[in-house]
This record gives sequence, structure tokens and C-alpha cells, in this order.
Amino acid sequence: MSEAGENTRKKARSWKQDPAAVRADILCAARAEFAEHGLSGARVQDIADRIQTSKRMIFYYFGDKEGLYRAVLDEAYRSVRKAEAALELDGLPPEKALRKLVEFTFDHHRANADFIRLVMIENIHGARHMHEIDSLSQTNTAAIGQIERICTAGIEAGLFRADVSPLEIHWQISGMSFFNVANMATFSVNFGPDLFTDDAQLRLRETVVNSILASVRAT
Amino acid sequence: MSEAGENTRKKARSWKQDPAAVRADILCAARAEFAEHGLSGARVQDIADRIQTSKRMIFYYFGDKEGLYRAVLDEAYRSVRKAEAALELDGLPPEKALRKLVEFTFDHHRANADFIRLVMIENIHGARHMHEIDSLSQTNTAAIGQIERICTAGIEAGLFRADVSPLEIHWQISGMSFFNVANMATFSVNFGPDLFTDDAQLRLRETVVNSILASVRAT
DNA sequence: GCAACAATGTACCAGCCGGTTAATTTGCGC
DNA sequence: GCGCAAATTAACCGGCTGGTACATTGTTGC
Repeated sequence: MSEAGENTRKKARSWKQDPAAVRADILCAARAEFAEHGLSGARVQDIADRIQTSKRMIFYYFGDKEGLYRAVLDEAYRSVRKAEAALELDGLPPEKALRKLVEFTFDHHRANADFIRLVMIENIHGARHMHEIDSLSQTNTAAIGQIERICTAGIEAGLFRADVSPLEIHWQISGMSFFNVANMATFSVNFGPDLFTDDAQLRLRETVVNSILASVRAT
Repeated sequence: MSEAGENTRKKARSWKQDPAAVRADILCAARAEFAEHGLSGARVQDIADRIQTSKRMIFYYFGDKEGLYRAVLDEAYRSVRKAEAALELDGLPPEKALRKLVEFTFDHHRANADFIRLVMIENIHGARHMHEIDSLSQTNTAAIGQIERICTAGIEAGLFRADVSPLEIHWQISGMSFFNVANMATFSVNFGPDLFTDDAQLRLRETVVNSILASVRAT
């Protein structure tokens, strides 16, 4: 995911001219730069330097810095949603399905630190830029739909409490999975890095699964 | 907490000259500015403008922008720790104590959005600046001590599982309480603002309490 | 092969912003 | 009051940074 399209062009054919690849390269470099330094911290020149292109091209394709940032954010959300949609839970029994969803989310967040950082940055900006990206609203609620189906199945089977809230469950899963990646740096400084070794993370993931399952189970 | 020392000086006595108050005012204004715009996004001039002082004073007292940022971060952690330490749980039965701790943390994070934002920002910078603040390491582990005592009491009473991990419990509590504030903006855009009304937050807090309690309880 | 247009390279600018220099004022010890 | 250091002001600077003007080169349709 992160190295895709890094240098797909450059004298690929005779000499140059490959707009689509340039655009893609810029997006990729920009995602890395924004994720690393934030919106105001990112330097357009540095983005250009990451691939072999000029600042000029960036403004040519994306208008201005914020336009580029918006494009990066849009593309990032789009790709994450695609990965989430690939999960197939509908056949599984409720507890298995919920467990799989939690494990997937936990792992997926860990594997996509760039995306997490972009969301952190966007939150610092009060999600101001997301409002101008329309493609989000519809598709994001699909994540809730997944949990809703699990919940109704679980309730019907008498396994889950009748008053579970799919939105709250999603919030819990996201919250811990997100925090795990987003706050690793400060948490490590404050409490040591023990929780972030590979096997500690495996145990932690299991803790998350258990606490979610325990809280939805019928008494 | 946020308006303290806003304008404690200014012609308070005869005309001016009140170094301690100026320093405090700068710190206060800087905290707001950094929390709002991040380290690179914050403008030293804007910090000076928030109170009636000049950029020069800021460099006079704090050396440079990063020095000021470090001072803000230090002071913020210090004040939060003080509030945490005021909690008295040692008399309570284990479940009551844990519940109270969760409720306190959840509310406290909500009430201190500035601090949350500073931590988010510091995480974006890989906690680079926290390393240079020594006062943290010792006192932060006190938070774990609190949970440790609750856990041993709970285990001895046969109420808690024998393998509960205080550090993991702290991670869970922090994770959800932090996420709740830190990601409110993007979460609202993606899933609507329903979860962030006052009474929804009350229910959400109860969900957090229940899921933590459920996951530590002996089977 | 030649317009016409899309894509790219080069050089440049204006304003902002962190940081400084130097002069002025205030408070304090005596 | 006087001297001296601390506190404060005012003006300034250099370079970085987002953004642009213009020339140039490749591409495509005919």
C-alpha cells in the first residue's frame, strides 16, 4: 500500500509525459509528507523532492496545498473503506463475526499508521477539510451496517443483550484500535514500550476482543 | 483552568513590570494557540497578540518556539497529574473504585480538550519533545499504581480474574476516553453527532464502565 | 508536418515568520 | 536620587515557502 506507484514512470517510455503516473506519485508522496508533518508542517518542495518532479506540477494538478491535502485525505479514506468492505462476516455466528471484526480492525489500524496519522491531523483541524469531501458520508455508514447485522443475529439467538448499540460498539472498537496506534509514542514515554511488542500486542488485541464480547453478552 | 491568569497583570499596580504574571500569561496563551493550531501551525505573533505583549517577550522568557512548546507541554501534564492525584479510591471496594476511576477519566478528558489536543500534537511529533521533559516519568506511573491496588484487592476478594493486567486496564480506559475527545470531529462527520450529546455521552460512559468491569470480572 | 493543446522546466516573487539588535523604561539596592 | 540590572518596546532582517509567469517541450488530431 505505501510503496505502490512510487516511481512508476520516469523515462518509462521514450522520455517523459505520463500525467496519470505523475498525479499518482504526487498523491503518494504527499500522503507520506502530510502524515509525517501535518498540514502546516508539510513542505510542498519536500513533496516534490520525494519523487522527481517540481513544485510546479503539484500546483498544476491540485491547485494549492489544501487541494492536495484534500485529495490525499479522500484517497486515503477511499482505500481504507475498500479494505474494510472486503471483510466477509455474514456467514459467521455472531460472536465469531464480532471477534473477527475486532481483530481485523485492530490489525488494520496497526498496518496503516499513515492513515491514522492523517485522521489525527484532520481532527486537529476540526475535520474542516472532510466536509468538502462528499464521497464519505454514504459509504462510511456501511461499517455500522455490518455491526447491525451481527447484533440483530446475536440478539435473535439470545446471545447478545437486547439493548446493544451498534454505533457504540463501533466506537469502542475504533477507539481502542485507533488509540493503540495514534498514541503509541506518548504512551511509550509515559509507561514504557512493553505494550507494543508483537506478542504484547497480540495479548492486547485479545483483551479488546474479550472486553467487547463481554459487554455485549446477555447476562 | 483555561482562563486562569488570563490577564492577571496589566496596569495592575502603577503601570507595568510583573515578570511572573507575564510568563504565566504567555504560557496560557501559548497553550491555547498550540492546542488550536499545532506546533508548526501556531504563530508566535498570534500568541503575543492574545495577551498584550510582544513577540520579544516570548523569546526573552522561553528562548525559542520549541522552548515555549516544551514549557506548555510540561505545565499541561503537571496540572493534569495533580487533578488525577486528587482522586481518592483506596477506601472503596474494587468494582466501585474501578467504576469511579473510569468515570473520572472519561469526564476529565472531556473537560480538558486542550490537554488532549496537546497530546495528539505531541504524538504527531513522535513524542520527540517529551523526552526532554524529565518530570514526567516518575509521576505518570503513579496512575498504574492506583489500578494495581484495585486489582490486587479485586483478585484477593475473588471478584477479578487473576490474570488482569493493570497496564492494559489503564490503556483501555485511556484509549476510549481519549478517542472520545480526540476524534470527535471526524467521528461526527462520518457517523453523525448523535453520540456526542450530553445524555448520549452519559450512556457511552456507562458502556465503557460496563465493558471494563465485564472484562475484569472472574467468570 | 503543423497547429493547438497538454505537460513540464526555470526562474522568480511577495509576504510571512521566527528570531535579533539596540535603545528605552522600570524597579531596586544603597 | 543614583546606578545598574531586569523588563519591555520598537524596528528590523534574512530566509523560507506558497504560489506564479513564462518559456519550452512533448503529444495528438488532421
